[in-house]
Amino acid sequence: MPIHNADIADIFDEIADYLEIEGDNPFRIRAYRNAARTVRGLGTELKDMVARNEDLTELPGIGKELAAKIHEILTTGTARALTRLRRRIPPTVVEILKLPGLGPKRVRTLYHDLHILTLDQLTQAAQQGRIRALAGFGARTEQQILKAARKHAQRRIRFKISDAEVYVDSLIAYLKQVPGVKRVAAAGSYRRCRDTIGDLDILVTAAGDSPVMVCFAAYDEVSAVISQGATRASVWLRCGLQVDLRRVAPESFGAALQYFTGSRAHNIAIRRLARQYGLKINEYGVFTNERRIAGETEKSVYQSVDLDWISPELRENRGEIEACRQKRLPRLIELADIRGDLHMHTRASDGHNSIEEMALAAGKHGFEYIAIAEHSRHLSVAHGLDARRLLKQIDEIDRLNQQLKAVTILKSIEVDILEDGRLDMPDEVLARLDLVVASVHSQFNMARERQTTRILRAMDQPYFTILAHPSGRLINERDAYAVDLEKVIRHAAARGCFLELNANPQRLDLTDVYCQMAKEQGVLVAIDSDAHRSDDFNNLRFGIGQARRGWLEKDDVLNTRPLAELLQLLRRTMG
DNA sequence: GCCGTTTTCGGCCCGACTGTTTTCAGTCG
Repeated sequence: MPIHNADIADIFDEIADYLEIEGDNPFRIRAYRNAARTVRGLGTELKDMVARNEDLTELPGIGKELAAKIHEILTTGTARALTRLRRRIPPTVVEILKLPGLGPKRVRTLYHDLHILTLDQLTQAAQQGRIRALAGFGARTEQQILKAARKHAQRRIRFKISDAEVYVDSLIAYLKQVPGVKRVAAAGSYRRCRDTIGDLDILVTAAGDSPVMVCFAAYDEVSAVISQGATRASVWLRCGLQVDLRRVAPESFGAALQYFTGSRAHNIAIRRLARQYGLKINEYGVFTNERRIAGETEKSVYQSVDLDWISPELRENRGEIEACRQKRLPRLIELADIRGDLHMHTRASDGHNSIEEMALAAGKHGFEYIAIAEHSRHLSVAHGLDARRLLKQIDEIDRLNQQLKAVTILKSIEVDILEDGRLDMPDEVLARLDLVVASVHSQFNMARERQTTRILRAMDQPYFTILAHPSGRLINERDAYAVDLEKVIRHAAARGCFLELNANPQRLDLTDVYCQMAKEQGVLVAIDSDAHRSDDFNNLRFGIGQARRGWLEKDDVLNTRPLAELLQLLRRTMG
């Protein structure tokens, strides 16, 4: 069984969980957590690095010991250290650690004093009132544990960024009209444009007598108040989203925004840097001894450690600090750089508008060109086109291009990649198109090797321009199929074709790390809406967010090119 | 367990809130 980075990271995290319960050295525990984070964020598979004989101790947070453990996991599938720990403490105990409000100390007490091994036993003990008798526990803690256990049973999933946006916008609008409130800003992973949001961090500045904390707790979408103080409050919204509100002084706004935007890894790196300058950075500002020297703006915080302001999307400690130091931060792509959209559907397959309606809507978005890319016959549920219907559509587009002047309609298709890597349309028909978008819509469960080979074969077909939604994931619904995307990207570089970043917020596929890899390999990325109705062009902004997280600049993106240049690039992939 | 122009030992980010405490530990982000 191939071991992926996520598997290794999970093992390190699990070891850290056990060590916490055992009360091990906290810095040793942190070392495992740091390593897990490093491994999870790597763009390259560790097994490939090992195969290439690369030195794993070069990776941040990976020393001799952990490098050896990675080797062990890659060879045996597990770590003896973990097996030993599992023998000492039942794995179900670790599950209890995941409950909010229960940290290692309490879990250990529950385990030792009440012999609680499982969530069920925990719930039972709480119901029987046995927990309140423990030292350091009380009746309220017992109730909270009961609540947390019930909530855990329902298991909340992360919110797609597009879903979170709805709740964020209305909450911010509400907070802005609270008397005395001056500034309101969303921070956290939302501001960093992550594809999904775990919980939401909001910052406010307000006049001294502003009732903002009280009003926040009284917001009518709030289902429960978790905690509430003078400067910090946490609530659950009815939709299941947890929101943390922080109130900060105006002179600390930048420092707080920087702090709560994260990521955690980025902040740790920035603070470590600050220590080298003899400075202390916290959410209130930048301090030398007790004196504040910066913090009103984010820019001032970064300046205090000789850095330029870094875009939130880059703040993942994936090289942005080093790049900033060397004055080679990317000039990130913006929505206005997009000149057209190369993947959309009409009523001919499973879309809701006509070609003309899509073209007119595209004109309103300021696009120079669009490509109509219907499904092919194999995807019968979407009423996919066969050769005859596609040829008819080609004629229709020719006619429309005579009439419409503002937007050029390109002829394309989203052709299915068949099980053996052939495309679901004869070459002589594909040859008549401006570009060919191809994608996998079947056989998601193929083994990784086979799936990868299938896609590489498809890319080698004479007419192949863009690989659409390369991993096939549907956020919160369907995992990505097993595929070696690193290989796919290298193959795209060699073949001279392109990869799509599908901007549909349910897909956001390619993900950030692979966008960055594509850029490094010189593979242009097409940021497309995959619109099924004309409103869907609005989704492009989510794709831009993801592209920015992947360090993409205007020149790294195919559809920022003017039409003439685009056509030249497309022609090279066709025949 | 990692790391190092302060380098092989001794640090490692740090403040707010809660509950159970009478001065603070545990948890969280």
